[in-house]
Amino acid sequence: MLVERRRSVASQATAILAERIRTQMYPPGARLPSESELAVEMGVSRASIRTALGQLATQGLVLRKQGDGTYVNVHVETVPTSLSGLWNFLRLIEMSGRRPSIEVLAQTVRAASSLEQERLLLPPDGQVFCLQRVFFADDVPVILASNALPLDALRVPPLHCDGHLPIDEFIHCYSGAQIAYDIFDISASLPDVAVRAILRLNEHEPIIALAQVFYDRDNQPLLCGSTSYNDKLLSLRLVQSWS
Amino acid sequence: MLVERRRSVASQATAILAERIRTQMYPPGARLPSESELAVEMGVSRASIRTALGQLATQGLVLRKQGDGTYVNVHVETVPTSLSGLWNFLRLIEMSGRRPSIEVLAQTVRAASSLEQERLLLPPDGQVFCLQRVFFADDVPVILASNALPLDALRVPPLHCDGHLPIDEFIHCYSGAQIAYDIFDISASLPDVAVRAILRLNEHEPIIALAQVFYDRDNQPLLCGSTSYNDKLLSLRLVQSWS
DNA sequence: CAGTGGTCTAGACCACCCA
DNA sequence: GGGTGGTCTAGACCACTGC
Repeated sequence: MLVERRRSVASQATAILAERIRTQMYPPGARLPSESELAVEMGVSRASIRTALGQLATQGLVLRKQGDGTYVNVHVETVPTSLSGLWNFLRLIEMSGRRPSIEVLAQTVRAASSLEQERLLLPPDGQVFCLQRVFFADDVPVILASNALPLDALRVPPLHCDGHLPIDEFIHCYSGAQIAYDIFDISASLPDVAVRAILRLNEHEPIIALAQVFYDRDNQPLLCGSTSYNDKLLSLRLVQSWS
Repeated sequence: MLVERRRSVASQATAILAERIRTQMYPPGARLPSESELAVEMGVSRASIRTALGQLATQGLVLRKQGDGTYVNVHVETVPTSLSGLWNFLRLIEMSGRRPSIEVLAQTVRAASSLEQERLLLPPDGQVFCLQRVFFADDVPVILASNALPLDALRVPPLHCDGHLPIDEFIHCYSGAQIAYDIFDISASLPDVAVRAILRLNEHEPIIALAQVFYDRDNQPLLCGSTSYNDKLLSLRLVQSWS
């Protein structure tokens, strides 16, 4: 392995192994080379390989069996997502086998709603930059996402970044901050008439509503959002690995 | 630290540190001792302490800042759950500050439905042991869970285990198997009249439906289930940590 | 029995933060 | 500069699996 600077050896090994699984150099169900062999092949320590395999196991791509070996999960092709990929809606749509696209409905600066004030810890006169987008799968609307950033956290003028970035890069682009964690509620809701129109839903058709807040390492809220997710058209399927 | 056999040093350290956070020996927002100090105090290597802190960080209990220190997440008291705690409904209810209880509605052996046949890879005449339970929070029904195990996977006669065990121990008790991973769909649904009666819901009141399958290390399905989750009474709040 | 993954250690160096 | 977490190594031993 040609070791680059700037990226850890372990994460480079993760990327290489994930690529080999994706291209079916290691097909579903296959046993990977042993940790020692991979370590020698890539010219790194076994600990680094173990870190990489651990990440792949967390994502559900491989299964490790003590005394036996490490195997590619046979369900890798049925496109569940791990929790860490939840917020990348474009990739989610792409993985479902459809063509993703985005339409930006609105980019506005406005007074924060009381809910946003509470979630972003803003004063009563606080302002937010609000971005409202629709995600399409093969030109059918499947997700409506509405995000609000505190206006005084912006380091670039609003409207400068495009809306195609995943949430972590989006936040980093606008405010220079990094996400440490997020907290979100999942609920079932009957959308109001405006949302129904955008997502082309019938009355009494329930959808998933996600309400999320992203925080930085100092527990400061960076962004809050509300997402309407049409689970009938884009299944919300997660994979979870057990220790 | 008195090192026991049978449990890894790292997981014991995790338990000790989690307990210190729970009892507020390390209160919300506080900085933990450095990794080296903890290693010396517990008489283990720094690597083991790092493994433990990594687990706590994944669960969202602590935040680690390079060049600074490790801090207790100020949101530990607002009871979000990490994905790994999702299936422990009793604990979920307990963490919300209410008294959890369980009622077993039915324990039956019956022919597998076509959906169960598909999900459990059973032949057309396959049979399942089915357990249907309701979870209460302060005597109010909040979750209806229906689980099916392949009958021929049972190593003990049906009805021998009680229904209070978390899912992994439940499966282990009945079939001796261990969960390697699970795949589940989250959807919004309008429950039918039977579910509405059990969860005391009005018509047109949507709830979260979870459809899950648990697998072992050989990709064999161990158990499948359908869960109706009243998110209006028990919020489904997850915490996710980033890298 | 040989080989695998699981655990643990001791030590080194780096990047980063703050005083 | 001194201390912190982040990364990486080399080596050791254990627990488990399959033959």
